[in-house]
Amino acid sequence: MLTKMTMADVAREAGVSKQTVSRVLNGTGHTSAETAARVQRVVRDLGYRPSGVARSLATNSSLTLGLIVPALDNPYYAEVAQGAEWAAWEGGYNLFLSNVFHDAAREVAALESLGDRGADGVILDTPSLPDAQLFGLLANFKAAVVVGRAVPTEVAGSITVDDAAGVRLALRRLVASGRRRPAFLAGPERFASSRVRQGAFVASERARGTFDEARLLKADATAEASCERVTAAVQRGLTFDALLCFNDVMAAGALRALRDAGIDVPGGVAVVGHDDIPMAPWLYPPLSTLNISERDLGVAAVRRLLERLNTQKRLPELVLHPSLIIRASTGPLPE
Amino acid sequence: MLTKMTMADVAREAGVSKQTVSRVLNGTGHTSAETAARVQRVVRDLGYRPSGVARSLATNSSLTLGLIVPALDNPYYAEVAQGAEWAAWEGGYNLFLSNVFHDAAREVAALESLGDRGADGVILDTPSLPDAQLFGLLANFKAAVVVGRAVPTEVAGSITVDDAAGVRLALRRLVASGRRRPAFLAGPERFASSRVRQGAFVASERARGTFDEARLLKADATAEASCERVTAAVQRGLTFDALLCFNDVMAAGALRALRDAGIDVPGGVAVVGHDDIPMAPWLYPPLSTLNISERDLGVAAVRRLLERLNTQKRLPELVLHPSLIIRASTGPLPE
DNA sequence: ATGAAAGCGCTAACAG
DNA sequence: CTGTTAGCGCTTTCAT
Repeated sequence: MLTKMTMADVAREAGVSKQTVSRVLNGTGHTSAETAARVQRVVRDLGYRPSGVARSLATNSSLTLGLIVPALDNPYYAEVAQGAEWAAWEGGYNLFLSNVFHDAAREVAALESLGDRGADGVILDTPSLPDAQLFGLLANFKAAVVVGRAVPTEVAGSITVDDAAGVRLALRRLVASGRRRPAFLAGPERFASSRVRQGAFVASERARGTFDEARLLKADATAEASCERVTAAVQRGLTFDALLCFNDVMAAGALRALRDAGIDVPGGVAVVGHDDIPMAPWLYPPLSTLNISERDLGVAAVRRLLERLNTQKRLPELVLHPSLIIRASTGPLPE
Repeated sequence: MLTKMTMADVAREAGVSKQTVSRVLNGTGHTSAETAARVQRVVRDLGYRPSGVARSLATNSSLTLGLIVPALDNPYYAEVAQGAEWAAWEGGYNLFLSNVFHDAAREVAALESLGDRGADGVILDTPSLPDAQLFGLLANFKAAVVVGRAVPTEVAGSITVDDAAGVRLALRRLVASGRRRPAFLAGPERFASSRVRQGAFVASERARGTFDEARLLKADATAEASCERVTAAVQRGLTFDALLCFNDVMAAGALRALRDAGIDVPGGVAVVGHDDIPMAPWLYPPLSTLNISERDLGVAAVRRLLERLNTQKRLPELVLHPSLIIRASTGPLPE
């Protein structure tokens, strides 16, 4: 705090030039073992730390990565963040997180701020910006990776989840266990993944000739809203024997609504969520859910980013496939 | 991406000096309306953005704050982070989050990295470093705020939670509703707050003359471990009619254990958690819990930090008092 | 193996 | 009102 010391101070104290100090600290060039040792000692004694800001300015690199997520209170993104943080640390990079509250303006601000501060690369999870604007902003970084949207490999690496496949997987299982009237609880329209999942649901139902628009529900992506929506549906006499939810949080609300309505899960209705949030096994009944490993996603995103940063390799889009985790909220398969 | 443009480019294009461009961009000093307009236009046309790194080096300030949390997968910290992010944005600062996985080495690394990168201030939630080391690291910032530990006001602002008061509050309610044999499910010893809460529990029980060490349980801070621990306790014949848990995640595991053991909640055992995580109302039965507003905590931390940064004011330690949120997992009060 | 000079992109301190 | 001269703390030439 007191007097911020600089490399010059160290140099003077060690009786060498700044360059020599710099060499020793970075292990570049040759330095006599003796000089090196002396410098090291002075550095330690003085508790000197080089300024990352100055170094960034001089080298145009910062060993810093940014990760932008839409909402940290969603355990899904918290998990992704932890995976990314882990991989960044392993790669010798520092990762700074930025939460943008599903807000496009903040997304822009985060991207700009990260760029201005000299982040070498950025990972943007579930962008809400239109392609053109997004690509422009991404161009400020040496490398970027986008999660949740396919982008040209020239612009950024890209990792997506095959949501449609997940829905089909769940539906297949539900049908196999005898469910004939599945309902879908969608999230807000603005969530691309919700639209995709609903689309897959509708397509599957149409293909089986059992589509009924009445079994398409929609609510805000909160447990409260979902609880209310499902309660209303039940009261209006909607009959369904399975409920596929946009995510686990919504499924939690649905479970409560069904319980309060006296409908047994999975006896009367089988419920499937999405994301396998940490609480999913601890709901009642334990929630079956579609899932990709968020941690792995975070790790993969960072790996791809570092690859783009350090090599010229540009791996093709990575598509993750959800797996279905069976717990008590879906009944057993028939013999 | 291509040619990173500088202020000099803008200056040349606008036919003025760098300094004038700087003035216009920062609104410092006087500039003729005409010149200003021209510069603005060029800036926009060229899509120029000043380098935050260079600016930081020149001004020794970055309008950037850091927030270090021990674990983002804990919804508690995710909430704090959202509050902090919100307040930082309002104050015109950018906030970067760093997750350190409850690891002291990472905590040090995060602090150093944030300092090196020129963050103006830092908020450290639940430090795991010893005071001496912590204070040294904090001295690299213009201002700092520590959450969860009392520190001298010269070193940093400080916000703590009166955990003992929370425990007493819950216990009082439990006793009032007729519970006579409360148990406490503690987290790992290394969590200071767990030690404090257990201490308060023991003190209260001693004061009432009902203390029984057998009703002190301990488990890792996961739902799994808690579920196992409570199951084991029940099987060994431990009798208790209330269970106070270190946090909601542990309570979730406890609820499951009790249910599986055929013990009614709250009929047989009343359960109280801590933190009021978003899922607490959606567990079965909905979980009663002790809580301070994490969002408010995050906001308060940033406010205090900005106050320290921008004024000389050093507000005294802020002590938050948990309130008890009653849901179905604790029974009703008697008439 | 080491040092001196120049410059990264910006702002501060003076001129005028 | 505007331009010039110096740095911010580090790394990169290029000498020596």
